[in-house]
Amino acid sequence: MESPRIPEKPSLEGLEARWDAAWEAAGTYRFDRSRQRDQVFSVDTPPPTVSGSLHVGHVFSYTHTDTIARYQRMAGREVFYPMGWDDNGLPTERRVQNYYGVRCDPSLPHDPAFVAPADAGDPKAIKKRGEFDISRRNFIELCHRLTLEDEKAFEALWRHLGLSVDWSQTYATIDERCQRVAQKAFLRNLERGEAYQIEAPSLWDVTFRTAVAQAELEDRERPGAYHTLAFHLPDGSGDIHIATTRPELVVACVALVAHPDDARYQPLFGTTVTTPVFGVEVPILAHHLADPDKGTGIAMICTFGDTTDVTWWRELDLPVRAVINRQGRFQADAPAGLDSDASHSAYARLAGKTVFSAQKEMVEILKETGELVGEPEPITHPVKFFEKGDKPLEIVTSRQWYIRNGGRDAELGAKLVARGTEMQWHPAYMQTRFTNWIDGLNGDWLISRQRFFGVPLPLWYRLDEQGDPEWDRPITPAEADLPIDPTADAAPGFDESQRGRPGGFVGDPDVMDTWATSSLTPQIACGWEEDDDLFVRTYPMDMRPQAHDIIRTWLFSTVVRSHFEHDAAPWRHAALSGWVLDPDRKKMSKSKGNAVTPMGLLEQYGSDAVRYWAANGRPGTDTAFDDGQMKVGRRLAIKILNASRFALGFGVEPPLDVNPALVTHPLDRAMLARLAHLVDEATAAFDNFDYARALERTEAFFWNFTDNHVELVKARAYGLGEDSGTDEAAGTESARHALRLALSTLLRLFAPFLPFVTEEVWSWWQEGSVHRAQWPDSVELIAAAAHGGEPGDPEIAQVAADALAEIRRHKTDAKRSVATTVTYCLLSCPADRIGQLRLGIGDVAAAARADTISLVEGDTLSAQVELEAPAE
RNA sequence: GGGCGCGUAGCUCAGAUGGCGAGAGCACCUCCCUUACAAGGAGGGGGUCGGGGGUUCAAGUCCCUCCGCGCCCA
Repeated sequence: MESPRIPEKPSLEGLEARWDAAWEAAGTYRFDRSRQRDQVFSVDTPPPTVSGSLHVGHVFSYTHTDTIARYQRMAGREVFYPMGWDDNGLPTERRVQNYYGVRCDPSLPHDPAFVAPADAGDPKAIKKRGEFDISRRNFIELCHRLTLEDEKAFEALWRHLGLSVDWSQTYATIDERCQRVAQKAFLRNLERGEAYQIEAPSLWDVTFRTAVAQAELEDRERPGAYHTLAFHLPDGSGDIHIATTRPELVVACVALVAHPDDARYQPLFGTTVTTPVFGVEVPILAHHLADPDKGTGIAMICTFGDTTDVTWWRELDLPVRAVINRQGRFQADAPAGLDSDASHSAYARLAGKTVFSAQKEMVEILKETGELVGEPEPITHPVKFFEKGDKPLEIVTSRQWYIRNGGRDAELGAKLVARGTEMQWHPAYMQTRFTNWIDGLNGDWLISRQRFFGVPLPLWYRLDEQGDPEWDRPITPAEADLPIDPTADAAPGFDESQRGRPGGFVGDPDVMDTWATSSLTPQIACGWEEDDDLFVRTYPMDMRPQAHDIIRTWLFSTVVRSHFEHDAAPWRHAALSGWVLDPDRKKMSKSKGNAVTPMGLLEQYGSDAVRYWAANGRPGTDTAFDDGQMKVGRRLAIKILNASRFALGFGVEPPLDVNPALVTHPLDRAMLARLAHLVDEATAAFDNFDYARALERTEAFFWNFTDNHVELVKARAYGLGEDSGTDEAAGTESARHALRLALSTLLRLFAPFLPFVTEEVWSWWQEGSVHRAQWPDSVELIAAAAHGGEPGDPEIAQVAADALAEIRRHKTDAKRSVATTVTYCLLSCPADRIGQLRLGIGDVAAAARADTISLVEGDTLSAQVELEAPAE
């Protein structure tokens, strides 16, 4: 062992860069794939969206995972801890559009000579020149190019934070391997009937011009107005008034509906009315989803105004009279069912208009005809949005691909719910959200997206003699040929020249939703069908860490894929982290402008300090951003440096060994007995994924250790006895060895939280990395605390600390320094503790600066103290 | 409207299976340069544990109800 190398003035500065490089060079976190499955702990790390930016919320939750990974590694498991990048999908497209000032136009041919705009990243220059269109392939090239740069920045941040990721195990959700896995898994779903396509009304974002899935919806409160419209009874005997927030859709009305129990409308069920302006005859029907308390209690069903319309349309078997196209505008031609000239001229006033303008126009028309009753009544109501969109969703009928998810099949739903019971949830109540989500599903999972930067659906369609696609018989590639791009690669058995020709083929133009790839992260990370050796050692994975808001998307969809492909739950544990809230209790996010840049924090407080703050956030609990806690963390890290310098500072004679047999003093043994208990608590907490509790207990012990134990044994450790007799020397050795043993233990307990400072101190006196050191064992500490067949007694430490505090209080009350010499001290102590106090009284006296202390029995622990006269 | 979570010192939060006088950190006040540490140390003040009711010898801790907050879903 080398001689100790303890700096005179230890510091936290620069530890991140130094140790990151050292760990990389030593391969400290490299996965050892010789280990068997039961010795492995595999982590299904969330791939962050690289086109966004990392914020403190990421630092928060990734730190939680890292503490657990580090614990598992020290506890003897070989940790498989890869990192992925999610560069697939809409966020990247948007970022590329803005960064380069380009738009994708799939109709343009590929330009092999295309170079990225020189003014990329310069918003002013781009605004001046304006955006221009490029081909899909050129666009995708830019996506790859930019995400590569983003990935580098992300990795640098993660390394600075000290994530113990194996950086040789990375993937990107758009890379070739991920595309192959995503396409293969889809083809397997298709083969087994778990994936299907259908032409049906689906939620449509008019800005991005793509279908979206139920899981991507969010409700937003928006102002609107109830417009009361007059529908006419066919015999001219009167009107029926309905209230609607979407008067522009009256042209798409196919029926009126009221609740079956609603006495007001029961007589009308089965009769018809004619619509205002357009004079179309529609039936009045009954359905339980009609709300008698809403508006006038009777609603118009349009194709399609919202998801309830879709339900009514399907369950009541109504015709389609669609008017809104994929651009979110009223289509050019009037829908079927309009037969009068007046109705056609009214429709002509709407054609081509956006929904917003059409509504204004329609209100005008209704006013002109006198069929708008009263004034519109302003209200606020929830409107469905695509979570990434900023215009209300419309419902458009289109051909889309779906994967079954239990939304239309109760039996499948129940099986997926049961998968949830095959894993442990941390915290446990999160499982309820999973179950509730499945129970609330009302449709299968729509996976096709009419976008560009994503994994293509690996399908072609034959064209018949008229040039129309034969949707029912998609052509699929051989698995060995994956990944493929059906818009660039010719279908098997066809020649590229036959693309788009009658009798030839056409490629499916759609890509899969991002979640269709990221639902396969366990398969991707573990090398499914690509690296069988790795797969058997890592899958199903041990842990899926993620935020609770994506239980409905990422967690659920991953369970679906694993259920179908492997008939298994994808993990043993799901660990849900909370959010970081700003001081106003709002979720921190970049879009709200309240997010803090992580790198600045890491540099200001140090990575260990920021990790300390993060690790204080309980599993699943939202936590306020608090730089005060980072200051506390920094103080803790500095304290560790200084306390270590003290504990290791007596070893003028190398090596600095730890010999438990030399720990003989009752106070030292008491401390070790308490330490053994701490180890048990921290271990149990970590085994239960409760890193925060492990940290809290360790920290509390540590401060007590420095404030009390170190102060008590200081004189003895220095060897400042009156004489240097045998007992004195043994006491000194006992103190020193106990301090080293405690330090060694505490450094290991802190290592998952404060990887840099613990590694720094470890390197002063130990070989190898603390992060590969063995997790402390309470049995060893209990043995070390015992002496002559007697176990260590924790109470001795407590009563000694209490006694010292009692004497210190007198000094503080007298406004004297703690270093003031005590000339006389009479300690009274309850009878049941006096024996224990006697065993540590020598150290109490030394720490109190008292030559002698007289001990007597008393009711409470209290002291009579005389101090030396103050120097004038 | 339904589900989940939460309301404990000025602030951020701990308080498993109910039990000796309700805790920590930050902030605040007083004091102290003490040979690991002044980016420190020693002490101190501060709480009707959201309101009400109930079970119990005993309830922040269990049950009911009400109020408020957050999230998810209708």
